Amino acid sequence: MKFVERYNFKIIEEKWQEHWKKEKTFSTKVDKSKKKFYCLEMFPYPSGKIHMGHVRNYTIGDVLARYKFLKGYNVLHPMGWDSFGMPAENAARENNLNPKDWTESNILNMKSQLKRLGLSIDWDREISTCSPDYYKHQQEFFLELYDKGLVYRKEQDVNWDPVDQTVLANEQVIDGKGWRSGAQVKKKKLNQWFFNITKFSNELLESLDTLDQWPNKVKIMQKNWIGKSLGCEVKFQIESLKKIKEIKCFTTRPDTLFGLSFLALSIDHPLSEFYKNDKDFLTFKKKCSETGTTEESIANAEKIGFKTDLIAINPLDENIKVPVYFANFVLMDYGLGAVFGCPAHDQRDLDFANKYNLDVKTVVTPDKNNHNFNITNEAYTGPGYIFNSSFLNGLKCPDESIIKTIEYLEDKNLGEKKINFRLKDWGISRQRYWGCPIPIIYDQNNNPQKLPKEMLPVELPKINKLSSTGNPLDKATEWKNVLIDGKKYTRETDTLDTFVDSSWYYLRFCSPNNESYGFKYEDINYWMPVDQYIGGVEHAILHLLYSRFFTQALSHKNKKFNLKEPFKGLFTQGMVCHETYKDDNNNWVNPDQITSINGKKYLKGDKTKEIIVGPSESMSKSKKNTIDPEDIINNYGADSARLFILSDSPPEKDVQWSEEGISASFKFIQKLWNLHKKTVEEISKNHSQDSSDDLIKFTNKFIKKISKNLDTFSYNIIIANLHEMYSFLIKEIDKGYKHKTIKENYEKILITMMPVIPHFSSECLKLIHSKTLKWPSFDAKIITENEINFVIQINGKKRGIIKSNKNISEEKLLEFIKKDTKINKYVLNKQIHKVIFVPNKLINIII
RNA sequence: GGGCGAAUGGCGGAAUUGGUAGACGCGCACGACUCAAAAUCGUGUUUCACAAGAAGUGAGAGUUCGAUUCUCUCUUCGCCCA
Repeated sequence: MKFVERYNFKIIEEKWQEHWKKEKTFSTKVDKSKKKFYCLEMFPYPSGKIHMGHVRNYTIGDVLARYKFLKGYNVLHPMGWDSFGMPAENAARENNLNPKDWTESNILNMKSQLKRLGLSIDWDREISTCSPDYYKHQQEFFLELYDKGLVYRKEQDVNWDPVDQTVLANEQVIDGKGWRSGAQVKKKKLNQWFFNITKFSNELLESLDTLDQWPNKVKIMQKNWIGKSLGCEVKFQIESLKKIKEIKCFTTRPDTLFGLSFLALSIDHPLSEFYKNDKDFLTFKKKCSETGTTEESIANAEKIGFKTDLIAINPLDENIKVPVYFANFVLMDYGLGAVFGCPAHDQRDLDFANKYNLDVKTVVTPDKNNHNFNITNEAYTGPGYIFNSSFLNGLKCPDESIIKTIEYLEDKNLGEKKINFRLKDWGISRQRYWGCPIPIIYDQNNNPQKLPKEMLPVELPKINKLSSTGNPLDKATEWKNVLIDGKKYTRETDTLDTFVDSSWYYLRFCSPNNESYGFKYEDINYWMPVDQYIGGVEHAILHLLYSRFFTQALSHKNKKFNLKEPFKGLFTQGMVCHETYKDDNNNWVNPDQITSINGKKYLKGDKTKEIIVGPSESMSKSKKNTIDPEDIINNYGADSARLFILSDSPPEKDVQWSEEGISASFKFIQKLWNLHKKTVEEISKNHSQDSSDDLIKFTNKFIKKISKNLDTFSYNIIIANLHEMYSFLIKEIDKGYKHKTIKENYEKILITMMPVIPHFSSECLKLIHSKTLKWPSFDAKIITENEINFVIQINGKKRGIIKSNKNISEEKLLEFIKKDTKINKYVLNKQIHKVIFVPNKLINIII
């Protein structure tokens, strides 16, 4: 073999990245004569460096964007930064920096890293949510939604850290304590802003059905999150010395009403007014404030109650009278803040009843004939039949029994059918500095008012040193106090949840530089919806639901924009995993500290210390199993990294990063380079033979396969196709290839490599002086095989293969079988019972 | 506890509407080149068996001429929600 110079990825990748930048290859404009394709990957938080998850996400997106580009679409493929959020604030506090400076330097670094991946991004459309150019429009949207009646203010509990004097997000509360201070977290009521997302509950649920290019599992998750349920409001008459006559409870199980043994109210229920001077009640209320605000912490907390002097009467049987409690497990947000307890058929109710010695009456039995079915420590919530329940006895539960009970209650005016949603309104207030300021001001009586539009944007004040306690905006007195028309106002000091920032960024990408408004209708009506959205499944619920809400809220009563769903297609990619390593002291060890000798792993520099190899887990700093993409790009190049991140697993599943894998991809590119050199040599020989040959047939089959695999996101198979292509072509050439069709076929093959390894492909295409840059088509006629491998089965077992002409008849094939010495021993002298003949595929002989 | 999904060689994974199980890659073995090694190239590689052959897609059943694929039961694992 001749010496082949190695492929120098460093020079070639840099050269092409420079070329794309200079030529503005990927900048896009609205062009109504062309079909558009909007390819969007979830934009990153600028944490400082890109990680392998980004490499995977953006490689998948880039393969698609480049493929559609080559197919002639007008492709919008933008990138930006989700740049508000707590990490910046935390980093600023730790290092005495300004969050803005920290964020901006991170963006610069990550942008250069992304560019080195060779992504086909239109960087002219780059946006950053922490820039006033972006968030001023968000403030305007806030005011617009306010006018549409979709924004309101109410009191809600927050997690309060009494030491840091700050509100904590749920994930900052660990075992009921503040993550930084370690202090016991208290519940505290604060006035906060809300988006009325529940107004769209039904629309958000129903239009899920139109999303046929979304993974089913995401749709199901959203459906469960919205949680539509059929239930009933039941009226209970009350016996009391107080002026209380009736309590309404919401329930999804009215059919268990005969099992009633108590009512439970939320401590925030309006009736708590009657007990506001009751010392015992206040003590109880204080105790309740010690449990967290998440549904999980409420579910896990001990169930406690405060017994009132009220007695409730069962609406179905006035002889059943039960006590009324305030209880810590009832939420004011759900239903009416009041529930009835049926301990036999609800675990929470049972725990509560056992604690306070209340009756447990079973009213549902799994077995129709078993009327001695009893409950002790485990509630029965499964299906069955109603008993012990007067006129409901014998009904099938839950299907018949719920409907029948509701009918009865409505008929007697004792209750009312109600559809209930689990979805709650979206609390958007955050007591943080590094977020979008809310454009609200308060007058001297503390009444909130919209900030006049012409005073937008409300920019964040520059604060060089963030204090360790409290909300910095609260202390920025100069910024906080404003004078309008000679009147004094104070600004809202809460900022918006960063999920608001990411709820409309896909619209901004359509008109990134439009100053007068968040977007131009002309632009969004051309580009939207996003044809393919790609990101992690961890955003399956909140981010996607909020974005869907935002689109619906903006197009609500808006003639200029009529779009219900922002993301036509959704693809959720899997995580990047790596083996975990520990030394003999049980400390995690990073892969770059390890060297491999004879299949065993040792600590670098100390070959006596063997490393214990643990299971492959998703890359995380805490387990020290991360690989830095920058090192990979430096050592192997972007094309190798792209090739490997796609090759080992289907993109929707987890992939395992390995040293062997990336090095195999690197070697493959060197092999392709070797193939390229040989092919160029053949091309230069100007062969004259012109007959249709194996290469033409192969190329057409190959294009068909690779196109299909691109269309179905089978990107791992594409890499396998490329390997097959290499083996075929290198053999053809080593055999002594002599046809003049080599150039046009090789050119087509090179173009198909462009989505995955764009630098390599571009370089090779240039070296063969290729002019066309268009996804190749295949000719179905060329692919058609004249000879078919017929599978011969005897009693369903494969016994051989016969190569034969297409469209051969059953009789003819049977003749062949009888002549074939390898197969005929199974058939000779046997009686054939039946023959199954599948044309051009197989024959199955039953004897 | 509920929902969703998965299970195929030593490993990651392929397999049109049910129709040749194990594509492709890694690893491993042997060979070539080399004083030697690395790199590179070639050959082989599901298991059992010398072979003929047999078994084989988590376990068990069912439908079918034929099941990795469809149905049911079970086991294990993963993800999401609680």
